[in-house]
Amino acid sequence: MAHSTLHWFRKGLRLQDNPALMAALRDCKELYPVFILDPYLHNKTCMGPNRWRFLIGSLKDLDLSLRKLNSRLFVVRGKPGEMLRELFSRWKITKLTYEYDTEPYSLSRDKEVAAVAQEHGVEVVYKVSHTLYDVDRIIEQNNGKTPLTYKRLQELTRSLGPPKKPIPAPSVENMQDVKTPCSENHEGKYGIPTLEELGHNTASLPEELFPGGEQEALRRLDEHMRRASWVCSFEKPQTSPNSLSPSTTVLSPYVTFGCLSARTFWWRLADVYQGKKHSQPPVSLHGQLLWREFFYTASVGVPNFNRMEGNPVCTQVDWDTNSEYVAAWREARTGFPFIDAIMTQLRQEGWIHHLARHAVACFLTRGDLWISWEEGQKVFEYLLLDGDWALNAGNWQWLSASTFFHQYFRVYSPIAFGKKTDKNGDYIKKYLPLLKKFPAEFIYEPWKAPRSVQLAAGCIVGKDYPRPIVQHEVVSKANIGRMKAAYARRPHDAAESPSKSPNNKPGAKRKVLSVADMLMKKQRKE
DNA sequence: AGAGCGTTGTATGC
DNA sequence: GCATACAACGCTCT
Repeated sequence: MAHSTLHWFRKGLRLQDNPALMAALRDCKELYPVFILDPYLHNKTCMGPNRWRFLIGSLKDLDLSLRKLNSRLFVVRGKPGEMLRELFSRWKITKLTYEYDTEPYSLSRDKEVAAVAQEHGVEVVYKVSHTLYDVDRIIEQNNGKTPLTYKRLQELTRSLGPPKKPIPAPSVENMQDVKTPCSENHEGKYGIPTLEELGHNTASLPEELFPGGEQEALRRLDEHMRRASWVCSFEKPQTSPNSLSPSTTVLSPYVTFGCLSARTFWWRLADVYQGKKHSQPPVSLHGQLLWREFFYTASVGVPNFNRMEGNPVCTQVDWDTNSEYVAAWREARTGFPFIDAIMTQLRQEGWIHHLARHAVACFLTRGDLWISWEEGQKVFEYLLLDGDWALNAGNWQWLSASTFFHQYFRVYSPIAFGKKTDKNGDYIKKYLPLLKKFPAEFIYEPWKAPRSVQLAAGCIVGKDYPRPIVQHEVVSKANIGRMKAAYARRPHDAAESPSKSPNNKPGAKRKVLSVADMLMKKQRKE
């Protein structure tokens, strides 16, 4: 039977390595490629102008590629459940295809849509292609438990074998018997959105450094994969957080939106590695993709992964509430030039280096301001082009030493850390031109400059540029103490030692469930 | 129980 | 540039 198929793009905004799209083309006479602007996801609160612009670019590119196949993209505005119900009837859809998405909201949304599909007799086909592996399989492989260390994840993925090879984009031949009815007068109705549509002011928008879309992603991938020796010697901790142009690939936004398949990235790297000596996980580029897999897996296995409360693996910390601190951090006016420069780059460009994220995240949370990582998470989600639900939540937990990482006494200095890779403070001068006349000696701590130096630099601290919001040496010490106390309050493993346990059979190995294990078991059942 | 390890700390000494 | 002290965490394996 020939289907009328609706392929629903959500993430996975690409034609290459898109198994659900290929499944859509099978036994298909009419194809409707659809993207839904979901007010829950695509709204002014979660999605800053830069990210919105990236999405628009990606949709334009997708539409262009589909048109080359005599098809097009239909952009639909509204709640997915309601909109699909309408479209199933209007277009007499018999099959729905999409890429599997593990985010809690997506899972509940897709469950609702599956019910609507069933009502309309629409067959549903979905494929895993956003991650290297089916992360549910990784958890299964670990006896149903979430791997909480990278080492463990590495062992599990090793035992699963290499990720699947990517599949090619559909060709004109694949589309031979497939038609997308474009004649209807729906050019306007289903058009690509504009920035104005979401109410963003386009006049104030900075230059677009990282345009969205699969074509740009593949171009960028090619550009970096040509640098074979750079790829082979890549070690993440050795790359600079404050170089004037990115020291890493900036492929993350493309992977986030699925313009680039993680598996395509993985196998292109494997090609470059082939026969050469190369760096290894966790620091290698393959290692970076495995970090992504690590946090995706944790986000699926850990309930309430984007929150502290109700999150069984997250240390419960008595974070302060201080909206002025949050605002100063977000708006790049902490008085620490390194921190403020990073936050300025983030606001302008939508991307900052991973170690720069470490510096500002540590500063906001356990290092200096003692603000909940959830506050930082919100700001990053809004500003980052590569804002990804799982990675954002996972990394904020890491940096705040709430989960995964526990050496809370290792605190980044907002003064010393940046100096390692940028002694002159050129990065600071680029993003905070106000400070560009300060001599290198004072660029990381302008409040220490004598008044004469400040006058000569044309920038008075406390008037033109803020005084430091906190005394780092003082608060960081105190915060280590608060962290120590928070750790001391952590619930311990099932109180009694095995030998004292009443139902312990001597000699038999009894599994000691941690409180976290038990909480997770309980919550997964629901 | 204890050792070894953990992608990416800082300050100080040589 | 490299080693070391700092004061010290949880997880994993033995």
